[in-house]
Amino acid sequence: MTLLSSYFLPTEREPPADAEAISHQLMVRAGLVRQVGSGLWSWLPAGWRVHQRIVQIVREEMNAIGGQELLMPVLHPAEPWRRSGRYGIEELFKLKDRRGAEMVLAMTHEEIVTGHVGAAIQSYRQLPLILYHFQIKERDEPRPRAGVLRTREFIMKDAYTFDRGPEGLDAAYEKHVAAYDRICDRCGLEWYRVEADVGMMGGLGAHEYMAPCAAGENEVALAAGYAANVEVASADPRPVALPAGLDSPQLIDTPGLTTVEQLSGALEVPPGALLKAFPVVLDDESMRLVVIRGDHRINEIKLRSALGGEFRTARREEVQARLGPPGFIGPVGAQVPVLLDQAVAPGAYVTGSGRVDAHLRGVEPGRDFSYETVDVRAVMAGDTINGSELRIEPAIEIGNIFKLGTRYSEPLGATYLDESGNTELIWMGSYGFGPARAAAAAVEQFADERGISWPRTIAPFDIQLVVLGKPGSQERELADRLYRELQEMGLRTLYDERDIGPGEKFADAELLGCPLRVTVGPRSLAAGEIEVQVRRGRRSLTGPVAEAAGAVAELWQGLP
RNA sequence: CGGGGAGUGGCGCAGUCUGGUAGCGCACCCGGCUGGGGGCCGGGCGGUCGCAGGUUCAAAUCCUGUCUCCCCGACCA
Repeated sequence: MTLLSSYFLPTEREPPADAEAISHQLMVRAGLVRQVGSGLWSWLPAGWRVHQRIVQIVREEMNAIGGQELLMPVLHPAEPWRRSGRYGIEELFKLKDRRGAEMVLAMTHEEIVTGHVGAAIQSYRQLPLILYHFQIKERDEPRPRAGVLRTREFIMKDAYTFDRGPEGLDAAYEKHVAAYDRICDRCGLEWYRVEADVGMMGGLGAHEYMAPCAAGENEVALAAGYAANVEVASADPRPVALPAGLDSPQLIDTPGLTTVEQLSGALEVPPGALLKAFPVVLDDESMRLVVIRGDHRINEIKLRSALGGEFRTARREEVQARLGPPGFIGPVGAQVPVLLDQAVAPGAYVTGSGRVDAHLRGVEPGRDFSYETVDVRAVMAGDTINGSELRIEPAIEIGNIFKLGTRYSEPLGATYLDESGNTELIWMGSYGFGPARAAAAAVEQFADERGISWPRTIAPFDIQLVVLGKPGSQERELADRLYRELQEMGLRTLYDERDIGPGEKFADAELLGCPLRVTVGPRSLAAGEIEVQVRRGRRSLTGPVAEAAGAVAELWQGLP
């Protein structure tokens, strides 16, 4: 029995003052979640139903590809984390037990699951394996935000695959691609599978599942047949009209002009006809000069992978000592290796000269300086890929899949014996999915000015049955009967039989966002009809009372 | 970590500058009316003003310290 009069669904007329994101506002207002602390949230009954429905979809699809569900603890000894080299991560919560033993609160479970598999697996005959669980993750986020979108504690489905080698890993990865595609579809979300950064730990390949929405913290670059996180995206630049070439670079006076805007204005050339030079210093203190088009920006993640490691921007005195006055440096005559972005087409450019208050024009890469080509610029809207224009959208990362290779099996010693009796490392993959983020993404994507509009597959209830009429009235009698019939047909029904005004009931129903609202009131009763509102689009329908339950069930089946 | 803002009843807020013992709307409780879009009338309950210390005859208000939360950025393997 789910009677709204006794259901813990504390709705609010106004959003919390500090809520910005739509999903944050609506999930609180609709009574789905409540905040406990920064980045810490309780799921109230209706919200938890949504979460559980998403979990069940994920579980079914994981089982369908041969996944085996288990459960590992949140609290770990520090030791395996030291062995894997992850103990130093700042986001990792660390604590001590009463005996002073160092412990961690897990942010994922590679160390533990690899330990179990390494201990239990001896032979190639025991591989491959897919293990997964739903478990709380703890992360000491520098900045939790936007309600349930970025929290310090959250439930994640994390799966781990164990294979004999790279081919096995590829196959396991492909299974997860298929499973994740189905999960996102079944959750009723708009989503993209995008190429992703493999991150600091290296890795052999990664994709992220992104749900586009305004509150998203990530940006995805999209074109026909292309989808990538902007962190790794690559595209053809908009061409730029370059001035005619010169026989050799010509020095020009540019007193006090140090920015692209100033130069471009003063010289009457487009910003893209300039080259910007960024001096960076690598871990070994050696310097590189990164050169990109004047209208472009550096993508630090792409630059990091191009450099093959960490870097920092050069300090003023380093620039002064090795390249010339800051604001006027350029690649011509530079005494450090030049990395030229691939978006710089052949032609004559304006660059720094290495002298105060002067630039060079007519500079041609190759002729006037030598370089190594790199791809380090941030893509921008209007770039193209195979002629198709690129657009950039904000999105929430709801899942990620990652080829780990031997990143964990090696330090943790997870090996097996192959057919020839040789000891080999197990090849692993890891695959995360966040039900809370999927729920928030659904709220973001389908909400309207009245509230939430859940996809049918993850709504807290299928039907919100609203009765308008006092206890004991005919309307009540009919609604009571309809409630039983809907339940008998397997429809999850929330029955609003509270003794309050119709406006409040309708407002609450539209706020909570179940796919269908069925109304029984004196008006419809007199006409021998019941009234149904489809939440998505707020379309209203009526039908005869007699076959109401069956008709509603059929209507529900056809909803998104 | 840098910048900005906020803690006053369940929620949203005023009061703080200029010190005088806390108020509004909604919600909640009781009674009545109403009954298809958060309705109306009457009567009520509820707050050590984040916490600690200080100044003062007197502190939500002034001073010091501290905790918490939010937003932007950095960060988020």
